[in-house]
Amino acid sequence: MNFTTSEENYVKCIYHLQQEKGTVNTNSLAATMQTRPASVTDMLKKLKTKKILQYEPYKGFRLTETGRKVALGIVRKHRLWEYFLVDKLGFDWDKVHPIAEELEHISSEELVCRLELYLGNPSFDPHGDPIPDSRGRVPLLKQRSLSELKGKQKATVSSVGNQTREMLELLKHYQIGIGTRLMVLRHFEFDNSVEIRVAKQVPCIVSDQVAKNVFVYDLP
Amino acid sequence: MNFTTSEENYVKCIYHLQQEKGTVNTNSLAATMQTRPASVTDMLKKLKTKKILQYEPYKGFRLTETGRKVALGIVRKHRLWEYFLVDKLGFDWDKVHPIAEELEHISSEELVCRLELYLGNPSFDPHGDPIPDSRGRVPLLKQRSLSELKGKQKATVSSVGNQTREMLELLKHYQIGIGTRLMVLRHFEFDNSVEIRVAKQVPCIVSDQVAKNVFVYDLP
DNA sequence: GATTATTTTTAGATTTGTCTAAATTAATTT
DNA sequence: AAATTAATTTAGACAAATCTAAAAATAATC
Repeated sequence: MNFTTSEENYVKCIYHLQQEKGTVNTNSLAATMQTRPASVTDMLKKLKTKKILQYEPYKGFRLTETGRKVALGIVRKHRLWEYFLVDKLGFDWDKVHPIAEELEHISSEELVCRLELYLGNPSFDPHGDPIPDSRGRVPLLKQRSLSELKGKQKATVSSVGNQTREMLELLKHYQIGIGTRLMVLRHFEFDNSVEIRVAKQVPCIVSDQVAKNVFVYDLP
Repeated sequence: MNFTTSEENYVKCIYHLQQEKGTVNTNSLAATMQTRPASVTDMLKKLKTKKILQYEPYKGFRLTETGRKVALGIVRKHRLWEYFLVDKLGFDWDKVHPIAEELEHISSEELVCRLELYLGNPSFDPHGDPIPDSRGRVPLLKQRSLSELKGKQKATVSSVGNQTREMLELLKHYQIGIGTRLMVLRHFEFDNSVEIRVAKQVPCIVSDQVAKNVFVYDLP
């Protein structure tokens, strides 16, 4: 089955909203897609005839199992390309999203397959989001935020919660990136800030807000 | 100025026809674009208003200087991506064209720039076609076909004239690729076939038709 | 439970890129 | 030069993806 770029964008967006908010409706989809509810309805009908969406007028909608696989395929391509842009081309990780939005619609299956191999089968993209494999399985890890860790615990950064530009700039300043090894030294109860040692550098202190948004998993 | 994928494809096609045949007309453009003359006329008008084409109804058309630059930008992206697909992802050079047809429309200037650097600023794509630089300059080399070379002359393969699937398969068999060093040993007048030594292997004989389509330049 | 407000859908229009069929212009032959 | 042929353009239509404005269904409130 072939899909247009527009159809793919809708499917991907529905998938993400389902993940994040649990539920999706016409208005919220229109808002995140930067379009009008009427346009959404038109597309919903199209996706229904293509059997990637369960949809009854006024009764709501959700992706079918096929639809979920389509969405995961696009997410997979998006994240592999982001990994490529950062790891191979040296882009800053806060600059790659719009480019990956274009690259994710390149259709060749063999391309994705070879790209994945070339990148060394990464499990997480540069923002720490999991990369679905070719069969649509998403790597799951018990991730905890930095603020949940006890003192002296070592961990590896796996993802970042609030991916705003500012947050990314802050993390760049602390030299914290995906895959970075760090150790929690102590918590300050006064403001819930956390003292950490990043790699083998001088210890530094990050605010509670930052700590809550840095997710880690235990070694390695 | 922004262009749609369709507009870019027309501009690229006009550029190539101008190069190869010297002149372009509505029918030939329709034929190579696999569309109808009427559709071509519609697009010509659009390209005229965007000032990338000189066009007067019934009087013919040609790219403006701006149009030529747009075309070269697309050709540049196409060939850099082909180089990437072969050199980094290990694709066979006769498989990459359709994928590069999609990748060439990815818009980011910085992406092209970084990709070029990452690939080591190549001058020729895997088919031996020259890669325009960021200022739209096309590398020019005195290229001669294998059949023009005298005996004992050494040369490096720079491009392939007739890039059909069959030709590429033949060349794969002889282990001739872009950049391959070879030496001409002798010509057989009977059928104009040419005996060559590829790299340091056992000499082999290629037909006149093949020799005419393999272009080389002198050392290195 | 009736009334208002919100959400969603329909109806009809628009833009882009394409098409067919007919008309027009240019080129070629006789 | 007139007639024929070929190339090109116009006119009008269509599908995809969007829009606005109005109608219909559902949810919330009194």
